[in-house]
Amino acid sequence: MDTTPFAVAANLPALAALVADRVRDMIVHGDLAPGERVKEAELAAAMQVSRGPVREAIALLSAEGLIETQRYRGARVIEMSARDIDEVYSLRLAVERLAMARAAERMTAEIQGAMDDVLARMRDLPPEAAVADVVALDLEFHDLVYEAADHRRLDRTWAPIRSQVSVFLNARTDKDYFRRTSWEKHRALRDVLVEGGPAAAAEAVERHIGWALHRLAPSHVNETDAAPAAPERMS
Amino acid sequence: MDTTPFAVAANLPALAALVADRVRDMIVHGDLAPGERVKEAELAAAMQVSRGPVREAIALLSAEGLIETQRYRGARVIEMSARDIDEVYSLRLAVERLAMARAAERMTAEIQGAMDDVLARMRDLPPEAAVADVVALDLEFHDLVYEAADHRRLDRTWAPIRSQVSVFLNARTDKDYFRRTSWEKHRALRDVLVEGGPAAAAEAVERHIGWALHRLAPSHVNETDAAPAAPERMS
DNA sequence: AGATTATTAATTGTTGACAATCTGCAATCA
DNA sequence: TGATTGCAGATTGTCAACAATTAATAATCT
Repeated sequence: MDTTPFAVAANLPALAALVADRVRDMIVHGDLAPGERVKEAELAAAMQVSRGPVREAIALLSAEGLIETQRYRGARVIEMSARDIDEVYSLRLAVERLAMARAAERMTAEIQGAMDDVLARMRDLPPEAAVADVVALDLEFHDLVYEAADHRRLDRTWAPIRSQVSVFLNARTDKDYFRRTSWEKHRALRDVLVEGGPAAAAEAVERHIGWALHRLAPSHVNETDAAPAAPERMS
Repeated sequence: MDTTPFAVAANLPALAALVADRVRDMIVHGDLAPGERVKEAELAAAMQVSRGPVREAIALLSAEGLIETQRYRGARVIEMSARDIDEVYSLRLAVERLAMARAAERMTAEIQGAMDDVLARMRDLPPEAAVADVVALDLEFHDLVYEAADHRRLDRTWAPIRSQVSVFLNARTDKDYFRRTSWEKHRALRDVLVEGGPAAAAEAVERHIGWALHRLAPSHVNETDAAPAAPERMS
């Protein structure tokens, strides 16, 4: 779970991308606590690099929504309220509907094989597996959906959602239920992609994200002050 | 149409934000042609600023999808193919469905008044109005939808879509039909937001974006090699 | 004492110089 | 002649020093 290779920092200069990946890992794995300040000089010293690349890395992570910056006041790791969870998941639902619909129209044997591989690894996860392993497989599956969708702007929209979802999932640790059910939940997605059409796929993702959200915040998501109602409903 | 104040470069350092805004305007208004190289030193000299802020501005515009960068090869203004148009509009549809659904649940008198103001200005646009003016009002209306939606991550998702749509609209110049019809099209959106529910609003945006897309690329959007089918269909 | 205004330390914003890499052209060799 | 290699110019990547701003503390005044 250490060298998780989810480097979404492509097309940045080399050092900035490296710094961004390491800091992202630190945030996702909780080594940097929510609210904690992220100082340029500190990071630069820790990673044996000057402040230039560190600044670019911070800008990227800020665009990814993992840290917040204020002029002359530095950056700090984001703190996720119930409202933030609602925002991330409502946006994810809207975006992943499109991803699933397109993926259903563009499935290839290669993607299907990769999905089956991920599903097999989910099923065979030993009970003592760490949360990070379960999360990694979960995200790996959804990455394949976006890959199948073949939509560059959709990928770039997915990146920040993915990072923030990653933070949630690694923080909450109701891992037992999660581990046992995620295999069958994701297999249902694979099936609808292979056998169903775009409309069925869009409807399936609605159920899936709803399940994921409920799993995450079973109690207090619907009692938020700022985000009361279900974000989107139709059928 | 010169000092169009659509500065989406918040929370960047001061100089970087200024440079980003100016370069964005140059791209949107066609002063920087698609495919044209964007050199750091050149911009820095033109704007009497060092390369540091220019680099940050370029990074932002790259995240916004207006320019593409390659390591050690610099940046160039993006060229929009039919596939790109399809990507932008399919993504916009997915995102704006959420925006409209939420806006329908959260309309305030203030937002409604602002919308009516924009609509009045659309209706009263003189025939000799420039394309940029029509486009500015169009975007101003949709900005209000996102404001009503009250969803920070949705705003950040809208920013790059908005920029790229802006490029399209200012380039294509079938302005007469556009100018005459945009008022009533947007008034229909306002009406459904005020009178309808989230489901009706989501359905209305589907029609609206479909209309916008057809207006933009009446012929060749559906004959693309890489993006053949309608991205999402349900009802 | 309480509030208001200097002062200072810490941190970010900006700059110009230097290093690494790419592109195009010319010289060389089969 | 044609391809390959080496060189020069241009451009981006990185760095360390300097300037601007903020936040916290101490000093001052009423």
